[in-house]
Amino acid sequence: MSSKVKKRTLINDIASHLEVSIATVSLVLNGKAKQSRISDAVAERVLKYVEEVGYKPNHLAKSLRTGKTHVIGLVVEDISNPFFATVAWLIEKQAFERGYRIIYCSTDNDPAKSKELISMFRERHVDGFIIVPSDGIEDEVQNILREQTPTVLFDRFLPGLATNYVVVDGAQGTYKAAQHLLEQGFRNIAFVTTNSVQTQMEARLAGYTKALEERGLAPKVKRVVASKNAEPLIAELHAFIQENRDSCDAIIFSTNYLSIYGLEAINRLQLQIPADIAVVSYDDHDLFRLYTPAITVIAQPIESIAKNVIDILLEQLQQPNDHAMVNDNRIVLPTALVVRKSSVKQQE
Amino acid sequence: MSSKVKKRTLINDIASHLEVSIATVSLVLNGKAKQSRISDAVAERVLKYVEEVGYKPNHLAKSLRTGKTHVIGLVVEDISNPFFATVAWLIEKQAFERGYRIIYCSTDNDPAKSKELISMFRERHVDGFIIVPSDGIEDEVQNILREQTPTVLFDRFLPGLATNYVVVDGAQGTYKAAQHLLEQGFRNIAFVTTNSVQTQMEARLAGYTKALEERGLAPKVKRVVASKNAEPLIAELHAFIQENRDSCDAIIFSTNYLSIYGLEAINRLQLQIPADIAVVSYDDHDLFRLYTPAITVIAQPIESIAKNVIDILLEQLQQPNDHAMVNDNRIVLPTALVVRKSSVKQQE
DNA sequence: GTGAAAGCGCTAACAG
DNA sequence: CTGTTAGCGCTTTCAC
Repeated sequence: MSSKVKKRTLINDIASHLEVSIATVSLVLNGKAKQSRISDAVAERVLKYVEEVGYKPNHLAKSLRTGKTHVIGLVVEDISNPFFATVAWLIEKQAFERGYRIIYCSTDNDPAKSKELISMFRERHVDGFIIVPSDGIEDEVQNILREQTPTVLFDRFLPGLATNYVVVDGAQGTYKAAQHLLEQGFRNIAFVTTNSVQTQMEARLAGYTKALEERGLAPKVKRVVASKNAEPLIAELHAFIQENRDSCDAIIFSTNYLSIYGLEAINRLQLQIPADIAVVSYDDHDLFRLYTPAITVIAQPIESIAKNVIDILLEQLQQPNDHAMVNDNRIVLPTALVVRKSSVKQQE
Repeated sequence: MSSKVKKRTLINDIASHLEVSIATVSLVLNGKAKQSRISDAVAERVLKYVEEVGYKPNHLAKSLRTGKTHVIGLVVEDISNPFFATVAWLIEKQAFERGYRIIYCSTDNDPAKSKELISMFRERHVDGFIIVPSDGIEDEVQNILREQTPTVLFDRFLPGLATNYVVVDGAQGTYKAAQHLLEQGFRNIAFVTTNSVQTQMEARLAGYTKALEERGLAPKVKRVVASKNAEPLIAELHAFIQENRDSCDAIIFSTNYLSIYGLEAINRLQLQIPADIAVVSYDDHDLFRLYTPAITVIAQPIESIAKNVIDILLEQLQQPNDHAMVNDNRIVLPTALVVRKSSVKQQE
């Protein structure tokens, strides 16, 4: 036989050393000493010895038995995007403190990958889901819900599905941004967005359109194909900006990565910001603070998003099993316009 | 009783439906049909039915039984740093294809947090470790090794500990960078680094020092306290650059985040790069490509690091249990100097 | 070739 | 108040 080197302490070892039953140990460890009327003396001895030998229950066995893993699956669009990375980090911190672990994965906004990840998380028996839904995963989310697994969506929601969600009022964000540019005297404001019809993107577009139409100005919208492939996107934006050089004095980008590609394109065209063209980005980024000139952004309330998401989820997680789940937490948070130099008209 | 809604298919269900024993099903599913001389006909029926009902074995039960979780613990310094994020992503992709899952956590280079995370991963029964070691965790790593858990360190190693590791030849990187600056005609090259004495930081410093001393020039080293708190660091660098304004015409930063803070400081001092001061950063970053001017960097071979790490780990993971582990894979990879405008002397 | 059965380590009735 | 015991779902030996 192989020489077993590992010698983890088991609940058995504890019980026999202390000459009590393993049930007693288990009960004490799970805080059920009182309700099982175990003497304080015994409880204390158990706790002390457990501490002494550094006994840790085997999570696998525990989960197999209880059906609870204390793990939450976090499905985001792209964990390398600072927005999602920060939200994920905040959620993880909060969850950790309350005894939950997070496992995350990125979908790259691909429905197939989203489905695969959700299914993987289900296999792993996560206790709850936090999802940034891509299009076309209504059925999967529906399934999770039917299984009574607590779930919260964020950043966007799935219209027609009764779920909890936490989103941001993107329309109000782009509306304020457009108004700000108008006040600064820019008149030909373009809006660069993706071809996505997801709720959050449509809202951002709507806010922009509304602001322009209120002033009787015609919106100019450029939609690009969402992709992580930088060069073609930069080229496309380069072409767009070049073509509209004379008919466009400001651009609002609907996501931080579009802005970054846009800045690269503007750079290559050797245009000056904001003299030749003003820029506002939806969503903040380190780069925008550091860029010369600093870029005006529509900032999302990251802390608040994370806090709301985890609060809703944990509340449902703590619900007793037979309690019917209600998924009617719909939170909409405001954005903040952070004005920097890229959108402020210079004195001539 | 609570109304059990969930109805996962179990191996039992498969067996009874097919009127074979659960052992047969298990054997077939684990590819041991042949060696258990199960008829092809039966094997096929099993596989077909399993496919049909979409049966997935319960990982928890499987792991509890086999002692293998097929999960790898990845402990990095800071997952929000693009270098670590990219390596992690590549590792995850590779591991996934070979049936392993990754769980990651950041240590922020804090020994206490590192220890906690390693212990958490052990509790979770990870099959292997990939660690970016902070100082002072020699004992924990020693423990993992003693338990025969496959482990690979990267980015740096723990001197005096016989472990597998994958690192980069940082000394050669900074040496080449310094030489490049000297060739460009810069003579007063400073080196900004942290107060860390970890192997990778010491190597980077050594390469710089060597290049200068070979030319009979005196090194000028600024050490700052490593921290994620931006403002004090920026202020410290601001002060340093200001003080040495006349005695320093180039700076090499030893990490990407130091460079970012440095750029912010240079910005605030309204110095021109490279006219007033040339800049080279160790480690690349999106920001450095996009910055005006683009920043010269010492680039690390990210793909190669990830590939080596995962290859070494998976090889050990596939080793039969009774096979004594040897931890003598020591890989040192070269860096590449990517020259951009920030370090090229302009025509006067 | 196949099936029965013994656990992996833990929890939680239930019976004393 | 404490101990016995029956599983959670799966793998794997060993007897048929």
